Amino acid sequence: MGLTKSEIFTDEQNQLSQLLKAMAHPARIAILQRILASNTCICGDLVEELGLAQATISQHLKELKNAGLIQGTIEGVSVCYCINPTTWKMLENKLGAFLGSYKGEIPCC
Amino acid sequence: MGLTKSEIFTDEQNQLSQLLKAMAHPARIAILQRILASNTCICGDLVEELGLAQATISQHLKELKNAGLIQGTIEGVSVCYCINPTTWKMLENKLGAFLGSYKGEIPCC
DNA sequence: TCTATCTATCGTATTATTGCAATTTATTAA
DNA sequence: TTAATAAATTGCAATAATACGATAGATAGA
Repeated sequence: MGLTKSEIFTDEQNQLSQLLKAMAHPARIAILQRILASNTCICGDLVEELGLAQATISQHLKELKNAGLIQGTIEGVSVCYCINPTTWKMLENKLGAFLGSYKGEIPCC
Repeated sequence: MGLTKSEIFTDEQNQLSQLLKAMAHPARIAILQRILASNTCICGDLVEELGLAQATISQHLKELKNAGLIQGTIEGVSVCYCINPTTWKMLENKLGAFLGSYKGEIPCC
């Protein structure tokens, strides 16, 4: 049917997968890296730096914003984006706990 | 178009986004959690425990395997899956570095 | 106000993903 | 060899995601 059955999973599973999905695109990784690299926020520089159309960049930014990973404020005629600290740290913790829970004991296969 | 332009991104960006995409589904999170929880590997138990059809579970397992996150060996009539240590630790490192590179300085917006 | 500039949104074409029934493949036991 | 069980694959329908041109909205400066 093409529709994820969210109702059979826990809130935590749905939340984590949603955050991962928001990051699971090379353009959005690139956008986040760009924001992380420059202490100062950026905006439409992305359109020039990445090789994607303005509409496409705007769409990716919207997804990152909807997921809560970034936030943006209007600054004159352009928009300034930066990391949303709350969601970012929450993801860092949850993902760290998830990935770190593998203790690599005796590989069984 | 509907086709991700992988060629304009770095190998690292493509690799990371691909691993994230493999995890970016609640069923696949649940499968990984299940594997992490039981030291001993599992197999078709997932079909009973998650509320998804056998074909669907098999498909999710295939995606996790293709991404290199898990590995499976035939064990009698069933198949035993477990974490692939190499990819898992690599992801843990890369993702940790990525998420940890946010120093939360002065929020600019 | 008018214009230039930057973003967001809309519409659309193409491709990918999700989920399942049905079938095929592989292995064990009789 | 045959039957039973488990998993993978195939085929299909429905939905989501990707990308972009065109357009609309918002803000600053003339």
